Amino acid sequence: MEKIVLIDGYSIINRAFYGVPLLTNGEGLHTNGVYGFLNIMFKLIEEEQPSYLAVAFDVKAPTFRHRMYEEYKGTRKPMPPELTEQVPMLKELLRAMNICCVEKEGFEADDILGTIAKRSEEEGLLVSLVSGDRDLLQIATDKTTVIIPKTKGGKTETFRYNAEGVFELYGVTPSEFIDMKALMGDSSDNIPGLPGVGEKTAGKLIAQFHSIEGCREHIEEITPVKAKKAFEEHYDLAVLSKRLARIETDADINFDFKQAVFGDIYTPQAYELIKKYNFKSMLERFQGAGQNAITGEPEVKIVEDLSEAFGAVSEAKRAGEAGGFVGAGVVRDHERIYGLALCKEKQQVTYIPRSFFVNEDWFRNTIRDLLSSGAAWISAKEQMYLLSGQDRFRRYSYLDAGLAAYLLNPLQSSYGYEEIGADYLGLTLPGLPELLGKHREHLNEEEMREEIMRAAVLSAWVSYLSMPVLLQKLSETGQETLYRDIELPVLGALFRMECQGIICKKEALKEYGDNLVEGISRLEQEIHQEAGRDFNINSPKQLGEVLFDQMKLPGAKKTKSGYSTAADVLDKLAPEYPIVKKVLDYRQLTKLKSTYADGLAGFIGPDGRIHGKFNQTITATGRISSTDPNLQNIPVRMELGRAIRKLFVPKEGCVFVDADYSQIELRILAHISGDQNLIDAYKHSSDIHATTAATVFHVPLSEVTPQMRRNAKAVNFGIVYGISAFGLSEDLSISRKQANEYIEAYFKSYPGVKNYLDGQVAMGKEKGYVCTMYGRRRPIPELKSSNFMQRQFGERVAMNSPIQGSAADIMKIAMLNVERALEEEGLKARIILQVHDELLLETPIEEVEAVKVLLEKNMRDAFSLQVPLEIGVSVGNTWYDTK
DNA sequence: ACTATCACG
DNA sequence: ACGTACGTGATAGTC
Repeated sequence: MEKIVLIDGYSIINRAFYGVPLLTNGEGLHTNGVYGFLNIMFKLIEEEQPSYLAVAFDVKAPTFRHRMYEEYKGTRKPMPPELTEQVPMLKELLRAMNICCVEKEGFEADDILGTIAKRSEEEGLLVSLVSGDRDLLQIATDKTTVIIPKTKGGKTETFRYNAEGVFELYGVTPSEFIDMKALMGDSSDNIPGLPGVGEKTAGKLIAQFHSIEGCREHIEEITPVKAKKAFEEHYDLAVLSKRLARIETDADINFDFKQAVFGDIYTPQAYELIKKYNFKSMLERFQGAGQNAITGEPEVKIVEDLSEAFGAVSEAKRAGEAGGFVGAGVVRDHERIYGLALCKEKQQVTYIPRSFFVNEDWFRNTIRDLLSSGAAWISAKEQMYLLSGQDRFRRYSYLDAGLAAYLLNPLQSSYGYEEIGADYLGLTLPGLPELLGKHREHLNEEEMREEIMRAAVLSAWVSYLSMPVLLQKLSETGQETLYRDIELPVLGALFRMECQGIICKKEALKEYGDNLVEGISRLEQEIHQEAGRDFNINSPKQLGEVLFDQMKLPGAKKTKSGYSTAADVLDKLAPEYPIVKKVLDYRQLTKLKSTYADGLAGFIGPDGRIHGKFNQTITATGRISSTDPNLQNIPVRMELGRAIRKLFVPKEGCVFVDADYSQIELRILAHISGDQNLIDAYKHSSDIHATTAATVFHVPLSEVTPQMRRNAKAVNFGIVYGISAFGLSEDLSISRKQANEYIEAYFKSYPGVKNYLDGQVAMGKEKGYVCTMYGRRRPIPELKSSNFMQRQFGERVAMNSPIQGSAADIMKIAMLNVERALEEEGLKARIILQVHDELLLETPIEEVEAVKVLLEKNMRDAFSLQVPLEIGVSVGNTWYDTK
């Protein structure tokens, strides 16, 4: 049977808009909605293979349902202008692609879709109706399927409901769904419904009595009482709601199926628009039937014996030796490895199933050889875990497509083959979760192997095909050196840090946690007693009610969902109200217990060490992030928390050597702004905050009071964060006016800084991104936003990112230099932690002096600034003692 | 899944 | 009149 796909235009572009981060083309035109729409549409076309395709739009005109809605508190939020401007763009593009747009004044898209769906069925077609709106479910039949796409994290998943599906989901038929909606109402669609009746009750009643009329007939049997009462008092509301909820299927519209025939969508006109919107990843597919076109999926050649497996691997190695590279992919489920995919041709991938691995050593050696011969992976660090013990600490030669994609746009949430395929090859590929389906139990062993193989194949294929594109773009954006000389080797350094791990004393940690428990339960009791009742102190909601409603404490500040009980609010109340102080203490103790005492314990491995992950493709600025557990936020500011660091210790015969950059960000600011006053301050002063205070407040250095120094320090921080009077005033508890005066005084003293920051904002606005000293880019779409807040945020980001990012660049270089120096000097000391401006090394006692010198030198010389980079080095028998 | 909170730089 | 300092991750509670 032939199929027609009907798309709810506004609903899908709306979904796409919120599902895709703000994108702009070169001219500042917002394009994320259009882009997301196209992605969803391409996915549907591929999945549904339709013969007909049409997109329906509302025309803004008063309609019956709209008029009714005026009478109720309509809550449909208006489209933001960034989205509104994209609707005509989308329509223009659809027309260019010869895709039929249906719009008729006086009808909502729902009614147009309902009507066309019905006529299509009458014509003998299968119907796939695509909308983000669950309302459409009432249209479902055995021939009409409602498809609801969900976009999350850049990926689109589709959910399908035919009549049976609707029944499974709600326990009612599609037409009963109208009655159900009439009872429960829908605030976003402005259907009032019956007061006090929600989804559960409505579903139950309609399943039982099938319609609102049926309910009325059996009004005596209705439970709960609340619903019965609602029926007695507001039945007319239900009748009205039903009228509002019903979608018209016999609307008087003209629709000619001939117009909706799905044909060639890759027209030259569409190509021009795609170019204009800067959808680079889609460009290729619009270039028409060119030789370059990449088809849906590659041919898979499955290795059938050992000699073929050998052959495939040695060919891959040869490719590397000849200056080329292969794409490689492995998929594994925890420990179990299923196979290895290799790609060195446009349309073909070779797959070596596990059964043709000679033995485990052979496989591990193969991975080692691939990592040594420049093979491209989606995430090379993941693959390094396949290496055997002694091989893990070698240096390799590899490419990483995910890392390249991160440099090209660090704002994405993930860099798997799906995203890279979509963004750089214009391919819509299924991810492993999609391949396996949600119910992987339903797959037998062989089917599962098959799907896992496909994921490995796609991974190798995308690695191979995307790498040239990515490298080209890196060079176009001036980031190739950053990629090859910093990011790729840092990947290895991070891997070695992960393998190294850090000892954490398990028993002592347990004891530390146990000691917290006494304090926690004592505080808990005292808080409950002073509040006069038991409640969950960990619940901000309950705590807010107790403090501000019940006890009527002053200074209540509201958040979205009640009172704020954040520390800065409670801090102000603590001196006067003992309970507040206790709450703060309680919070501190429970935080230490749950996140650190209990949390860390779960990560201590059989070797007594914690092997956390250091992630390279998470942050927008180029910093490293740490997870499982986060070793970059172990307490240090408060003594009680800081004590946890006593439990992080070096192995027998070693000590810790810790080195950190002193105020690296401010020094970078001095360097890149070129402000002579700030540079001089760093050249001659030992206390930058005091010097800033003296300069800004026009007093001799000797007369700077501690208060003045504190203020100057806050201003220095503020400058690095992208100064705002509000932020500074909050931080210092001063008036905004006062804060403004500080800022102006600062800029007067350091005009070069002001000039530089303004320049970054201007650069961000003009180019859409800002850069670090090494050319790392941070796009800032927010600068083009129509929302004042967003724009303001964008400006702060433009000021901060080059500073934070340059510091990250320098630290990465330092790590590489330190590792190299350790190797050259034949030292056994190893980097085991990086905390943004700090490195922690496990160092054999006899190497301490050498390592101290080595760290100091290599970190200082990582980059030559116009001001000295100062390094603090310390030695200790625990992490706590390195201070 | 989202929000609030708080640990770090 | 708006309602924010920049960058992260883990946990608990709530929906």
